[in-house]
Amino acid sequence: MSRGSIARPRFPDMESQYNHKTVESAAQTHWSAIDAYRSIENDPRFPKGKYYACSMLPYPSGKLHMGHVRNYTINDMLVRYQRMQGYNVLMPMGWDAFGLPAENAAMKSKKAPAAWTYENIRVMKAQCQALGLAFDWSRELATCDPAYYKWNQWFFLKMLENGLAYRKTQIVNWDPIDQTVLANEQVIDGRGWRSGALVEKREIPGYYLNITKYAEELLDATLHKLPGWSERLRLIQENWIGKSEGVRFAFPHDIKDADGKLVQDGKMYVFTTRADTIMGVTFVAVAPEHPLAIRAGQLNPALAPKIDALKLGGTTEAELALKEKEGVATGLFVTHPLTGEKIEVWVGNYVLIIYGDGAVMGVPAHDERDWNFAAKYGIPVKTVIGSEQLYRDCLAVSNAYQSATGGAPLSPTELLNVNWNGDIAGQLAHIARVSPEASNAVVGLAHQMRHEHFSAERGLTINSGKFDRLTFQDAVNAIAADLAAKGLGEKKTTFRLRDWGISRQRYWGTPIPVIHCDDCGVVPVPEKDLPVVLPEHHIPDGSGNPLNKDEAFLKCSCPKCGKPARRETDTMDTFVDSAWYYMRYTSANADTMVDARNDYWMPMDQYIGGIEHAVLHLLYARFWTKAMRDMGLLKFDEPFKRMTNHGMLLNHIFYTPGSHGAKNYVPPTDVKLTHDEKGHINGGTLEDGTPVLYGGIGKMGKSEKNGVDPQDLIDKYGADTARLYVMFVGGPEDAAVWSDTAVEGAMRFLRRVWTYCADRAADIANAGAVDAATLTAEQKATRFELHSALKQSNFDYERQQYNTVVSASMKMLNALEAVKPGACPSLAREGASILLRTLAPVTPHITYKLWSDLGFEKTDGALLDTEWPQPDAGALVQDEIKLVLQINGKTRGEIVVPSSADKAAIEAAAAASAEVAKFGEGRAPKKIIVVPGRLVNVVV
RNA sequence: GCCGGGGUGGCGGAAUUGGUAGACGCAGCGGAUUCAAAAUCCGCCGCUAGUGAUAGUGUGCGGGUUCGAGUCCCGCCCUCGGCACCA
Repeated sequence: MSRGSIARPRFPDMESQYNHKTVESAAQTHWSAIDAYRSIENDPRFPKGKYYACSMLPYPSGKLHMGHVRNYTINDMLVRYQRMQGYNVLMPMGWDAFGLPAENAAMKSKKAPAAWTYENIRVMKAQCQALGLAFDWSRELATCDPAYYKWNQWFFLKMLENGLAYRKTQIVNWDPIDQTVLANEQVIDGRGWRSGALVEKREIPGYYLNITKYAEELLDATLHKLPGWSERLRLIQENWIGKSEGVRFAFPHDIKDADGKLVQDGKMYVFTTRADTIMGVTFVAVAPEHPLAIRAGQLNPALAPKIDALKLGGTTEAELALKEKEGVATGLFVTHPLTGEKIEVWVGNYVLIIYGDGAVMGVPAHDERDWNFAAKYGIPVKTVIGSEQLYRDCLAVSNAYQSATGGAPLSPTELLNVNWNGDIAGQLAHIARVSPEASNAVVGLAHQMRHEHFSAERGLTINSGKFDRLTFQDAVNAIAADLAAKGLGEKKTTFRLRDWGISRQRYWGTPIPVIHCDDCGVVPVPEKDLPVVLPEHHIPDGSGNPLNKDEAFLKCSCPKCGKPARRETDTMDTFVDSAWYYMRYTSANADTMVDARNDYWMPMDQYIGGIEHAVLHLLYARFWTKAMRDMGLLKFDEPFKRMTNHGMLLNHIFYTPGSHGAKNYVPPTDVKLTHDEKGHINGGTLEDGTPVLYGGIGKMGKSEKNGVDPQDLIDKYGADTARLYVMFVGGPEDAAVWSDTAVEGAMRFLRRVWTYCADRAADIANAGAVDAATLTAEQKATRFELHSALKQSNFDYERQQYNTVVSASMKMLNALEAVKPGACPSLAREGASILLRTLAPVTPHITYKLWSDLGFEKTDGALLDTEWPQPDAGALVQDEIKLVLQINGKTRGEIVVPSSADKAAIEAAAAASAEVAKFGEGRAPKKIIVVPGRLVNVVV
């Protein structure tokens, strides 16, 4: 029975062993010769219409990494599947070629960013081709190509024209030693990442795009018009846009500036979403840059350095939430707009000048941040919100107090207004003397209040004079109306979303097409002079933007008056490049930004990329689309109908300890693993026996040295194995951990596919269609397995769950191998025909070769465009079916019934079963539940 | 801190969405083939008890709903992301 004893029928021109190198080069040569992946608008070969699927364009960092392989294989499977379904597919590719890494690389290698970038593109393109990805390379683009960024500039000028782009000063991180602007991530503990210099905040002019004009539309579409986006992604965008409805109102004051004029016309504005708590304001806090803070510094010079000190520290929401709240009292007072009370102005390090009016009202009783601030500085707390229950409890305590003391009742307000910063103990001690019960009740209330006040639940107003006992919305309405009547405020909607600052004081980007003239000011470059070409020979050295020293670039004449002028040296944020590249693919080489072809392909049917782009890129792209729409360049509202966020690839991390707690990372491939008693990895040793420590599982990356080079995989196992592995390792949206041995398993499966086909080549070539009547029981069972797996595979293709598509193929092969060569040629043929087609999108090379070698191409056409297989209804019919038998919900066995059995017959069979006799303990069935085709549950 | 995703064997993961938990694969163990090894093929493989048939138990923890819960509800724990110019 051994394999060697079987006379293997040889087939002409077919190798008996799978050789990935010859198979893959043959397939790729063929596809290239027939230009297999060129997409043409309205191609009559594809009657079902277009299907545009695109991966986010990669940054050309040097080599592909496994994340790319996964991303592009998902994309490739999608379009290959859709093409076999009859759609006219488009899958283009390009390069996000501008950006900071090229400048950093230039500093290290002394190579110009342009040369470095183009070399990387060459290498990565070759790798894409080696992977057999079905890209239409005729539409390739690089964003650093003047033919591309010309349209960034053109559209920027259009935005300037209609007010969508404007110039204002912006606050940036400035490195005084390197003379350069730093990104937030380049600031580490307040110092520049290269120079170590203390980073300053500088105000410099820059260009902004008015994305907030579209905030309402973007939010509305996020919530209602993107059904193909995940809930999670929509939520991230919703939070980012951050709509909040509240009240903007003023605290009047008579604080005057040095010239004797009222500061800000005597009105200090704040915005709040909790207008129901305005009666609880006990202080106000302003940002260190706020006019009142500046004025306080002038009036009391001792305060100025203290106020300046509050400017330090990060400004992101996360940093603000975690940092210690600090402040300085100014000795200045404003007036509460409703009560007329004097309220002291503080300067707080948690108030940002860039948010709203740069000032907040302080309600310590109902805002945890204000609470912490007030507790630290002894600011009074005034409670103005309580739940109905709390209100009733107060009355009960008051009554208890009254009956205990025989004195006057305590009002709920009195009870609730225990001053938490004052002598609570003293107050309680007094109550305790007269009534121990009341004392306990008060302590309990204090705890409960602490909990309730800061919870999201909005209770009733109390202690609020004429606004007492109102629900949240009623209180806001009443208070807003009163403020409006006094001319001091109104309801307002604000967004967290801010306008998009696109100016970068960097070299390697799209030049902003404006000219500075001493007489005319800032003048746009005329359209006919576009593109403003970036000189490509500079090698940045870290001392600021080389364009600032490039006289040839700088020197120009003013387009308005003709006098000598200076060119702008700021370049655009690279998110501008990626905001619309997917539309340039559709209109490759057009002499306009986009042309009619864009109307054919867009909106995109499927976009694929990492979740890390959930906000910036995706929001900018959506904004850009709407801006183009409003300028009449296109007719749709949203660019991406469906969005898939593939998960990260992870790997184990190992290191040897260095001095001062440093970690010397070691590639996992160099480590011989050790395991603890439960079988978990807990460390390992190097070749020479040096012990290494286990650092857990983390994202594949250069710094941890735990990346896997796809090139090694392709060389050793071939592209098909690499593709099969990355699809099999987990669902497209899940994170996946790398495993070397699992790659071997993927290779093993492909060898078995090859061997199966080679051993049955003669059967397959000569067989006709399956005649179900002539099959043996075993062959019928095999065919049932085959078509069941096909059904699963088709289901999973539709829901893009590619890991189980692969396992379905494995199930097919497991079943088909039971039919030995020569035993049933028709079934062998049907099996190969289905298996090769379901595998084609995953492993296109081996399936191409087997499909053509076995002669399917002659009967069914090229695999790329052949018809997608459907399960045969007849093959899925069984004479008898097994049902799970449960007794009282516990699985106890199974019963076999004819597939035609009705509910009564199944109930009877179940009741009569040995299991019911055994586990039912002689009791008669009370109830029998039948789930058709699945199980029967007998309740006794 | 706030918001979100996720916890299933030694490992990656499945369970067509309330119906046999662990499909498929990796690793491991036993066997066949081989002079030997590689490769390949066959079998076993959640945990506990038992030689065994079998029984009990089991999807992060604690409750609940249901004939039936990995799946639904309530309360926790852990973990990974996001929270404005790295792409």
